[in-house]
Amino acid sequence: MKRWIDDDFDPEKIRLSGQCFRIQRLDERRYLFVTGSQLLILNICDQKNEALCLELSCDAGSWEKIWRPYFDLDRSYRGLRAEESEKSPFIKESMRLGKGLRILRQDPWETLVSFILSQRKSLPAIARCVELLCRKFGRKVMEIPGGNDVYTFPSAMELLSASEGELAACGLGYRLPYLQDAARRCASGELSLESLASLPDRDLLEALSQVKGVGLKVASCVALFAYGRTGLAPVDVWIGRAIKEHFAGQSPFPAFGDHAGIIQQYIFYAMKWGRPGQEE
DNA sequence: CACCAGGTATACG
DNA sequence: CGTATACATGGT
Repeated sequence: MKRWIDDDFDPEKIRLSGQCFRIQRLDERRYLFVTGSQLLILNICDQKNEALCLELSCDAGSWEKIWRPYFDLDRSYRGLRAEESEKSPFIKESMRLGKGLRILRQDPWETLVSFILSQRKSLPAIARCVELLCRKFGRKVMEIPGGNDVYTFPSAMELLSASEGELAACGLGYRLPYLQDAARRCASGELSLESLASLPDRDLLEALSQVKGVGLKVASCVALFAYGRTGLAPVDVWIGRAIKEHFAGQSPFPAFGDHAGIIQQYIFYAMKWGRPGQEE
């Protein structure tokens, strides 16, 4: 199946954007995405002017129901760049560098666990950790002759019933009890990630913060990358550095209202990849 | 081999 | 409120 997209869309930048740790680059034009038990192989097969043609492994139904929301395709990132880039030269440059980024709408459980694990870890270390969890405790969804088959992200129940030794072997470090607390709350029903979707930002952050190991930054990442709360801008070391170096220590995000989280993503990408010496 | 990584909990003033 | 420190492990 093929679909044309007439907006910013760069799977390589999305892969490197630090919001999802399971995107695979298969070759120059083909990427593999996984969410829940769904899997998508995306191939950039044509390009005219500013529009891209994507060849997709899914059918029309799951494209509309799953992947269109996943890629936030009903929002114009091109329009957003035009609208917001004049507010600051640094943001304008960040948006130029990050053109093609999108905020993904990911599965809340996978996002919560991934960002619990993310604290004081590099992007490759997080990806490794997540991949080990999937391989050990997830279900296989696709065979790949090369060796690295694709697995689902394990459910709360699947992680709860795993032994401590096997979990520890995934490189969780001191985050192991944090993951166990999250799994216990979600598996027992004490915390229903699905029902949090109806809460306002403030209550959503508070509910997520009940989980041990979840502070404001991790809660904000889950709110932004799983619940689409684009008004929230997570502040990590890179964003903190940007605020200090480019905004005289004062957060620029209040000026961007409901776009703050998206602006934050462009800045994160620019800080991490925008200058030489940051290859990974 | 130092140093850092998409931070948080805890213990202090 | 604010600041200081420990925390496990992997990548560079």
